[in-house]
Amino acid sequence: MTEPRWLDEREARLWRTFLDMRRRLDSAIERQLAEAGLSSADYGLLVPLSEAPGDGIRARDLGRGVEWDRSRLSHQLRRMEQRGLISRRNCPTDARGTMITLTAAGRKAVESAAPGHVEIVRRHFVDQLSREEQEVLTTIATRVRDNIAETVPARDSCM
Amino acid sequence: MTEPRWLDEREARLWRTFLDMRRRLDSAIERQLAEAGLSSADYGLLVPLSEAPGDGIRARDLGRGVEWDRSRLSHQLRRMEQRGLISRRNCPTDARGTMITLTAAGRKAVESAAPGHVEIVRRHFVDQLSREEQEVLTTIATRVRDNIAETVPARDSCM
DNA sequence: TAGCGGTTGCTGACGTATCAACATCACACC
DNA sequence: GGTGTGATGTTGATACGTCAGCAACCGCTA
Repeated sequence: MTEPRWLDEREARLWRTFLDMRRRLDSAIERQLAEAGLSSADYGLLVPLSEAPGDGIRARDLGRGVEWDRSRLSHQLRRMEQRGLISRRNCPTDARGTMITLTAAGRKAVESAAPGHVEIVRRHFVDQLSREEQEVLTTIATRVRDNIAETVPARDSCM
Repeated sequence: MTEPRWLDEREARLWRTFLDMRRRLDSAIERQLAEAGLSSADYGLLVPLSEAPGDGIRARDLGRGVEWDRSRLSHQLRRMEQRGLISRRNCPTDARGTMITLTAAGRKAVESAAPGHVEIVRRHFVDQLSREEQEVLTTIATRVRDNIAETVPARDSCM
């Protein structure tokens, strides 16, 4: 085993400011969503649900869309059902499945939260970056993401 | 209230790939730390503790260093104490305080995890970026972080 | 020295994330 | 038709993060 290549000061600063930016972005976003009584997890499900057809969407497909594993999804949906944001019913074509539908309250919640959410994302992120910086960051994020995706197995996939 | 400025396709792609990069980075890092039996939270405390003087560090100062609130810190320290990673004792100069020290097991854990950790950060992040991209990202992250910091109050501060 | 405001740390409650285990069902194959 | 394999969703256990509230304590001052 060779000596690890520790980060030099410049690299450490990159990593630390990156982590810090993330933390503060999360904090600002969660703070805003909390005003609508939602968490990031709620919002992440409500958005695709609000774009689903009227008769809802299968939990399986919802989970694939947001790349959550089944357990996480099931727990979250149970809590959201208890709060009246969504409703579950059996899937008519596959007895294993569960159909998820937005309730009126759920639709109202996501529609009331969305404008403030995009406003935060703009003010604290997108609009803080020049057009060039946006391009660079998209390039970086794509490369980093794809590199990890081909090296590290996804969390929920089995092989 | 004016119509919200939704993200166009290019902006949405930036935001989504950014979120995706973060998720996969987290996943890779947690996966690696788990090999040493540590979580990100553990590691985040073990590192500053390993740099503390021999008689330990006050929980207050540890919390300020990592910018955690007192409750989170207390819960995490309790769990880590139960696992034998750290030990607590009364602060000799201030009866309100608690001194935190790394145990031998704690030191061993962080030292065994650190090389693999920095390796992951390099392979999946730092070394994926050109020198120029690193500069741009540091600039971006600094700006975004500072902008949020002056707009949004920090989580633990009371005013 | 008694009281007051601020600090420090802990706890319980609740929401969330992950893992392992389980029950049920669909489907292909015999 | 029966069987095995994989898909789907749920649950319980455990760990983590946030919030509200508590208790002990410090420094200061009237």
